[in-house]
Amino acid sequence: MVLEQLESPDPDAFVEAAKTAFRNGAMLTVEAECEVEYEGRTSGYLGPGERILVAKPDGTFLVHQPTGHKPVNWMPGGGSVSARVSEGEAVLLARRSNPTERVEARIHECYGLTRFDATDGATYEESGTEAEMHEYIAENPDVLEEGLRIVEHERETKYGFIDFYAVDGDGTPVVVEVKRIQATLNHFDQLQRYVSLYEETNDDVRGMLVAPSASERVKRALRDNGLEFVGLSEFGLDAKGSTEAKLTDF
Amino acid sequence: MVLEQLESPDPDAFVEAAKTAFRNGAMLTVEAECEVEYEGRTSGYLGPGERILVAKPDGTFLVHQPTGHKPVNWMPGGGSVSARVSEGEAVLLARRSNPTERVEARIHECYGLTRFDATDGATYEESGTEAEMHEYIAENPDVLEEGLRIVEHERETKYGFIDFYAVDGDGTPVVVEVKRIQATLNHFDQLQRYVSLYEETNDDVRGMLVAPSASERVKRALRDNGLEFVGLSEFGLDAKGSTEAKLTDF
DNA sequence: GTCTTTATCTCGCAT
DNA sequence: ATGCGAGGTAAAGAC
Repeated sequence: MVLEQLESPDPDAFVEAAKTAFRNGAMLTVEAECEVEYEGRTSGYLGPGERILVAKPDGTFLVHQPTGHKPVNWMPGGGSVSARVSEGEAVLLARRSNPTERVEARIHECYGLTRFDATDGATYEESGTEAEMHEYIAENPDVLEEGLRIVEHERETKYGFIDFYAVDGDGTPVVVEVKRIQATLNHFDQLQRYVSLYEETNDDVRGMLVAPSASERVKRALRDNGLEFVGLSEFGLDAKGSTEAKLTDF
Repeated sequence: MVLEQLESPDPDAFVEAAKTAFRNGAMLTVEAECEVEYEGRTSGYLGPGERILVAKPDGTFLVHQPTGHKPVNWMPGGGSVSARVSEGEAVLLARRSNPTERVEARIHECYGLTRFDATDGATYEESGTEAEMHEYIAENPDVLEEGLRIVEHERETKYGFIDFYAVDGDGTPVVVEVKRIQATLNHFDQLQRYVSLYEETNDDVRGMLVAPSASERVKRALRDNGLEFVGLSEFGLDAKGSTEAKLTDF
């Protein structure tokens, strides 16, 4: 770990500190009054204002205004960030190719700069994801319907991937689409796409959208198209087999 | 503008500076070795490592590792961030309701802290967006097809919004879905949903997906379902009327 | 590389 | 508030 803080560096000091950060693979944080230009998939301009700029060793570049979760301008990792003095001002430039794009921050006044050579080997561990919901269903297909048997998980078709391909107690094939969050019209669309495909070759196919909830419009769309909704909101893997799944078939 | 930098503050100094930042509506940036816990829509844990933490006056909270565009943990604005000392360590806690969730960063060692009372009245101005593509098409419907006439823009239906409702030279209705980026299967789905709806009441309806490009799978899906693809990659408003649109109908 | 899908998506806009 | 769709979506996984 190395940390260096500068207060109100002049453009030359700014660029020197920034270059040191890039050379050493350190993270750079800047508090400044600046203008920002973006040129790439679209183009845009952000007028003068006070912001925080962050540059990471992988080429990530972020411009954060005082509010909002998302950076107002950014560059994903994969490219590179450079610093220079231009017309008496410090300038940070982030670039990448594929797609070719650039973000340039022209720094009118820098209030603070921090160089932080950070080491972080930890990876984030998460639970409650859609992947876990899939596992839970694969191991407890009865929570969707008594007698349902999973035939295949993540089956590829010519129109995309089906979450589960199953067969019900009567031997009728069932296409299952699973969502961790409230179902939207786009999720209905996906299921409808897969079911239409199977209907080309198979007379009897059921389509099942599994999600914790769905808006009325989505439920109507499902109903109108002969598809089913199954409410499944709990899928704790720790309660394997004992969990009472909420079933709201209609 | 007010800026204060602290180097290696102890937990008490950390909390005092953080509280000053929250009270004054300032942005807070911290370089530290910490652990992070998230509890909310999912739950997760990030083990010890060196990161940058950012807290904004609107309740936004970000945890940035040395790589990657996205924060490894975060809280969107709308809630609040607080600081306290717990078991001899500084702790930052971001909370919100609807949905109820919390991110807690337990700071084992703080290397640097910056309080930045920033003023930023600028808003980002962007061009090349889908809205501009819509304007361009509304003013130049011929780039989609000779003789096409736009009847309605953003028409609401019981299954969602149609980008354009138009009529071709023969008087046949055309449902048009416009995408600024390469068309995906979900975009095909959307168009298919709208067209199916119109087919309930109308025998002859055409469906047209307008985008700069589309994968073969998407083109096949369109073809198999009697829908059309129109390639439109340039839509500069400055070249009104003179632009040669690339047409790749099939 | 390209394609497909998820996401603690966020955000804006409309009802 | 909820619902719906866009996004410079980014990131992951498969091929």
